[in-house]
Parts: sequence; structure tokens; C-alpha cells
Amino acid sequence: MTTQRTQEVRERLLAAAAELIAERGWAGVSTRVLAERAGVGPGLVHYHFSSLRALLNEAALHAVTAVVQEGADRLAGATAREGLDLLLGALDAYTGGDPVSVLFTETYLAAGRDEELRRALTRLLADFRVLLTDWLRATGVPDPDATARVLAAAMDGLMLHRPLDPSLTAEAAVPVLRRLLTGAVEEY
Amino acid sequence: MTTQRTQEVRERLLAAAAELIAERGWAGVSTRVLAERAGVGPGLVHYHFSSLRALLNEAALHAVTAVVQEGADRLAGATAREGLDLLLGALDAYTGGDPVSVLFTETYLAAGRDEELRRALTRLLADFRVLLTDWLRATGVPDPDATARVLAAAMDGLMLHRPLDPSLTAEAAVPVLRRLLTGAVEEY
DNA sequence: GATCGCCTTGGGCGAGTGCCCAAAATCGAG
DNA sequence: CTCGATTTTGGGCACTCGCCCAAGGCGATC
Repeated sequence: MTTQRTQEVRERLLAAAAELIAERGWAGVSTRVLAERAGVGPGLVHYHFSSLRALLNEAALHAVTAVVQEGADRLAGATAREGLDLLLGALDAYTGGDPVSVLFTETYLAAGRDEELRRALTRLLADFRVLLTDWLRATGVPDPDATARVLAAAMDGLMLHRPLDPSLTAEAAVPVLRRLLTGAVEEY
Repeated sequence: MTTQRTQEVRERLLAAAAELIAERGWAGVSTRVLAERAGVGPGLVHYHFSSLRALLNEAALHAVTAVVQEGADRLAGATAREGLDLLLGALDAYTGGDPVSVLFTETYLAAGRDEELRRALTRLLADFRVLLTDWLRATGVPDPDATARVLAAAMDGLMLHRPLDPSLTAEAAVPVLRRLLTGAVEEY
């Protein structure tokens, strides 16, 4: 299959793009550095993708979706205790300076300037929020829907603030966050 | 005074830069569009500033400092009730799509790639956190220091998520946030 | 009015940009 | 092996980038 090889090049370009967005910022990714990182000629970028913008959108959305999916899968059948460990784990895995955190923020920002990306991100976030809400409800948290929204936002906010506040560790934040889940976690 | 006029041009450049960072993103601000927005010749940028990078740093830091200062001043002698109103007011003033919110996020991101900017932002945030901590302590919130860190991060996270979640209004978020302040606000 | 120093202009330099395209390489089908 | 289609290459086009600089404008001081 020739399609096999084509797919592999596409994926290498997408992976390189995700790396470079985090390193250099959305607007700092050029066709040439992208091609070099992916190990292909500069012309290939516009052979496999209609535009650099489209490539960046697809790369960011693909990477962000993968991370969210993994989190969602783990959360799916988790108990209250397991869910909290999951949160805590996420908090010190994504410190704000790591590529994944930066890519998230870059993507949020880019979504503000690209309608199509914004729509896709909105849908992704909504799907995840449904899962989070279900878990909160099952755990016995009072207002699961609003709590899920705020909790998701707070997690991203913590990643945004972490590089600017070295004392903002996961251990410091989790006891406070637990107050958001009042009533459900006193046994923890 | 010739210095008078010089200062005015500098400030016009800084103001134009703050606008453009929000509109086009940090890397999307060029010397030429910046000069045009400020109403001056393109060469003036490098007469008044050592580099475009230095100009952007100063502009962003200046604008962000002004916003934080204003919030700090208002919070300084506020009661528990007034403080909560202040939070609520901030939440629906900065919706995430407005120039101020975007500028904040752009600046956080840029700080990750510029040591000097990161240092200055860290100090600014630390100063504000002290004030927030004092207010929380005076209000009777349990763990004021950690709570201040998480609360500040959560506010920024909400602004990040708002454009992607239309249902995330200030009214929906505030009751949940109030749980962070358990024990102090049951009269509210 | 002449002079001096700060402010401002606009053009120019080399480098880098997204995108395009003719030509070469590669590969599966016959 | 040959042929046709697909994939890949690298150079080129028109443009923008940050930064520099010679030239002129301008206001304050004698």
C-alpha cells in the first residue's frame, strides 16, 4: 500500500508540529523547521496538507484529543478515591512547563483566532465535561455540572500559574481543591 | 520639555503593543503594524526601544501590572462580602475573549520563553498573592496561603475556559468557588 | 536668524516567510 | 522490464521580518 507510507509521513509531520508549537509558539512554526524536524523535504508540507494553518490545527487537536481521551478512559470507572489520585497525578505530571501543558495553552489561544479550531475544542471539552460530571455525581458531589466546569478550569489555571509560583505544588493545591468536592471525600 | 513629547510617543507605542498582542498574538506584532497603530514612522520603534522583544515585554508587563494594581487597591480594605462581589465582578468583566484576558494568557506564555519577563511576572503575582492571602485570612478562610494560590489560578483558568464553554457564566461559577472559602461565607 | 542636539522619517539590507511547481525518484500493476 | 501514478525534492516567487542609517525636521538656546 502506498497509502501506508503516506500516512506515516503525515503522522510524522503532525507529531513534529505538536512539538514545535510547544517549543516556539503557534506562530513560530514555519514550513521549513517543521519539515526538518519531521525529516522530510520542505515541499512535502503543502503536498500532504492544504495549508500550514490546517496542519497546525489538526496537529494540536490530535495531540490534545489524545491526552483528554487517555484521562477520560482512566476516569471512566474510577471510585472517589481513585479519581482523586488521578487528579493529583495529573497535577504533577503537567507542571505548566512541559510540552503538553504549553501545547494546551497555545491551542486555547489559537482557538480564539480560528473559528474551526474553536468549534472542535469546544466539542472535545464538552465531551470530557460530561464524563467528569458523571463521576462527580456518582461520587456524591452537590452540584455536579457546575462543579465539573469549575474543576476543569481550575486544573488548567493551576498549570498556567505553576511556572510563575514555585510553591504551587500538587500537594499544596489538592487539599484546597478537595473543598470543591465537599461532602463526598471526608473519608479521604 | 522635549522629554514630554518623547514620553508620550513611548506610551503610545506601549499602548499599541498591548492592543496588538491581544489581537494578533505575541509573535504577530511586527514593528511596522505597531508603528502604524501608534501613528508614527516605522523607524521610531528602534529609536525608543532597544528591540521589539524589549518593547513587547515592557508593554505586556505594564498593562498587566495596571490591571493587577487596580484589583489589589480595591481588595485592600474590603469586607468578606465586598471581596466576593469583587471576584464576581472580575469574572464577568474578563470573559476570556476580551483584550485583557487574552493579553494575560499571551503574557504567561511569553514568560515561559523569556527569563526576564518570567521573573517580573513572578514577582507581580507574588505581591498580589500576599494581598489575597491577607484578605482570606481576615475573612476567616482556613488555609489562606494555599487557598489564595488556588483561587488565583482558578480565576485565570475560568477565563481560559470561558470562550470554550458558553455555559460557564460567573453566576454558575461563583457558588462553586464559594466552597473554597468554606466557613467564612455562610452569611452570604 | 544662526546653531546645535534631539526627534523623526523612509528607504534599504540580509534573512526568513507561505506557497507553488517542474523535474526526479519511487513504487505497484501489467 | 515497462509504464503510469503517486510521492518527493529543491529551487524560486513575491512578500514580510527586525534592525540600521543617512537625511531632514524641529524646538530651544545664544
